[in-house]
This record gives sequence, structure tokens and C-alpha cells, in this order.
Amino acid sequence: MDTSRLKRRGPCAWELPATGRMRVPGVIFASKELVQEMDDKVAEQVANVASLPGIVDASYAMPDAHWGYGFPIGGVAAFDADEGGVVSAGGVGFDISCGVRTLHTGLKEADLRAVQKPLADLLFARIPAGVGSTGALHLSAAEMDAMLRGGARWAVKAGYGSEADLTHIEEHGCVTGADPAAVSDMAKKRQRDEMGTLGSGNHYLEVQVMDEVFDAVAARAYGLAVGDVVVSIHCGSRGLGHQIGTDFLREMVVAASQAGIALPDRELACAPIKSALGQRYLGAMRAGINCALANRQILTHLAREAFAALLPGARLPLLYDVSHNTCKEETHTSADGHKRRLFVHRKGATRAFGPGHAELPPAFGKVGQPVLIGGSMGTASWILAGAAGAEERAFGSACHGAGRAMSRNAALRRWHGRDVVDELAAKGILIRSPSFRGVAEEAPLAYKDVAEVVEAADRAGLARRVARLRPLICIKG
DNA sequence: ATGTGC
Repeated sequence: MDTSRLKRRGPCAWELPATGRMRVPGVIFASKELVQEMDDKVAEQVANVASLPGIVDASYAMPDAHWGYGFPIGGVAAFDADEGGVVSAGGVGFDISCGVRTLHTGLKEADLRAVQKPLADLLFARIPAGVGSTGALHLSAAEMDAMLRGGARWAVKAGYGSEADLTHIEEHGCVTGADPAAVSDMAKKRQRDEMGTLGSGNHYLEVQVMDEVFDAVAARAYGLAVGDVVVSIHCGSRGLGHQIGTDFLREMVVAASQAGIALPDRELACAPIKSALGQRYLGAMRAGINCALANRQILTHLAREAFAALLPGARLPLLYDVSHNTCKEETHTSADGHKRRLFVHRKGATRAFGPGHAELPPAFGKVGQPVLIGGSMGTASWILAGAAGAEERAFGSACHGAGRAMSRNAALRRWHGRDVVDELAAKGILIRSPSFRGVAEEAPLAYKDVAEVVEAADRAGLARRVARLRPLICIKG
């Protein structure tokens, strides 16, 4: 990115001053190196988002930001409904409520090494993964609606997991305001057989070991110590979320022009929050969030069953579940000092509420919410904690992952999936995937260095580094 | 991300 247009606001914050159609400035949170590596398209997209009606304070990009559909991936923007604010399908992303959850296992690395290979094979046998994968559940129309309303709460009632899990999920596992009637029959049809499936791309289920601690107080609050084995699940709302995005994007292109909203890019299609379409999208999008929460809850149950078969007595309580493709109505204090209800779009950005936030479970109240950052396959993942002051910086948001450094096609030209699997196996990391092509696309070096990204998030005051996780087993979609 | 590509 050409940094000559940017004003440095701090060691890891860069302002893109408001010019032309921009209603507010842009702010990119990144080190000098990361901002220089970013595509110019990121600045262009940050500026485009800043031109949308009702945007509050600034259009933000996280340290892992890269070019996306309309909004950058790693983009955060909040809108005030009373000031003509909008909601945008492209500002949430197609994989609605894609996110990460991490489970404790109570095991140490040596316990896991003793069963590593059979556990990898059993998890791969039990966890449906890959394009078009289907699960054991086949929802009736009534069950579908109940799932879309109930989220992980519905899944627990259906026998997947326990009540205790729900207190460790954002919104306690179920967002209110979901409207199954706003979800198309096509979206429901695509999801009917896909509950409890991982999907493809960068989605995974990993068994990991915590290998370094950076904040001992927060690690203790999260119940983590060096050598602990955890399980992390990264996936979203599968075909349902994608179809909701497709359906509403089409409608929003028409609606934006009817509402007289001039779009610098048609991919920014949006609707006023206070419009029938805006409300219908919010209802459908919230149903999509509940679908993703239910999906991760069922996958959790499948992982617990696999562990129980090989490691009787192992318990896998939930540490936390976060989403990184959402629009949520939240109360924030804007730069003018006023408290107000805002519609916060986080696309490829994780919520990162700091210490003392009322919505956090009591155990996390003093240290801030766990911010779960998925690494690329074969590399480290990270656990961060929402920082004090994060809410004033980007409405309580942080990065979500490493971010691609290379296109899928470029990765396919450079690597063979089988070689990637063999090389990682030699390092003690077992990969199981239905697709060698997918493995090649997800080769570790096709991604940016996640350590640089989380360091920038920490230095920017968005989230503090708590612990680093190293993979042992990866079930890849 | 995606019954992977207008």
C-alpha cells in the first residue's frame, strides 16, 4: 500500500483522512511492515465503506485486512439507524458467523502423543468435512425454524453438549431477533443435511498444545497452562449463510439505488436499517448466526465422542466461542462522548470486549473476553484478550487470523497437497483431509505470519496476547 | 466462504 496518503496515529494505527465522498476517516491498525504489504485495494475499500450513510467515527481495518467483497476482510464499521445508517450483506460476509471455538481437554501433550494417530483417524472418520459434506442430522421444516431461532441453545436441547457450554458462547449461544421467515426456502434446503459439518477452505478442527504464555494472569483466568492440550473448531453457517448473502445482496443492489444511496462499488449494496429490507436482512442474518452457533455446538459433541472413545475420562469443557462475520446491535460510546445503539459490522474481525464488560462471563470479567485467532494450517494459533480501551478504538474489535498472502491458484501452482501433508507429518503434525487440492490451497506459506498480525493487534491496543497454540492434529475441510 | 468458475 502507498503510505504517503496515510497519517500515522500511533505505532500501529494509520489514518486515511476523509476526502471526496468519505463521511468519516479510515483507520488501519497495523505495523509499518504490515500496512506496506497490504494491497492498495484495502485502502480503497476502507474509503468506500467510509462513504456509506450513517457511519460513525471511522471505517476501520484490522492488521490482517485484505481485499474482500465490497468491505475488506478485516473491516469494522458501525452505523447509527437514526442517522440513516445502513446494513450491508457484503459488510457481514457470505459465511455468516464464521468463527472459532476452543475446548479444554484436561490433557497434557504426552497424553495426546500416545494416541495421536488413532485420534486423528477417528476424528477424521467422525467429523464430516469438505465441499458439500453432510451430517447425521436431517432437519424437518419445523426443526429448521427451531434451530434458526435457538442456535446452540437448540443444539444443547437436542442432546449436543450441556447447559454449561452456553455461558461460554457470545450471546449465550443464541442471538435474539432471528427471523426464520426471512430466510429463503433455498437457503433452508441447502442447510437441511449440513448441520454438524465442517465445510471446506480454511475451516478446520485442530488439536493443539499451548506452547507459550504471554499473559499469565489472563491465561489463569482462561484455565490454561503451558503444555495443555485444547481443541479448536473453525467453521460457520455453511450453505445457509452463503445463500442468505446471495439472496439479500441481489435485493440490496436494487434497494440502495431506490433509497438514493450512491454506491462507489456495487458490492457495497446495502439497505437503511430503518427499512423493511434492512430489518428482513437483520432477521435472516441473525438466523444465520444461530445456525453457525448450532453447527459448532454439534461439532463439539462429535469431538467429545471421539475423545471419549480413545481417552475415557477426558472432559472437553468449552473455553469460549467467538464469531468473526457478523453485524450486531451494541451500545457504544462514540467519539463525541454519546452512548448510543450502533449496528457494528465485523467482517473477518473478532469481537474483543475488554475487562469489565457486562456481557462477559464472570470468570473473564477482570481480563476481557477471549479472542480466538486461527492460524494457517500447520502454524500457530493464538488466544488474545480484549484490551481495556479497545471499545474506544474500534468498537471492541480485533483481528481474526493470518490472512492470505497468496491466491488459491498461486498456491496450487506452487505446492502439491501430498507433499504438504508429508512435510507436516515429519514435524509431528497430522493432517487429515478429503482433498489434497484443498491442502495445497491452504499451505502454511500461502498465509501471512500470524505472529506479526497478533503483535500488531496487541501494540494497537485492540487485544493483548495471552497464549500461543501449536497444532498436533488438523482435520481439514 | 460456496450444491467452488457471469
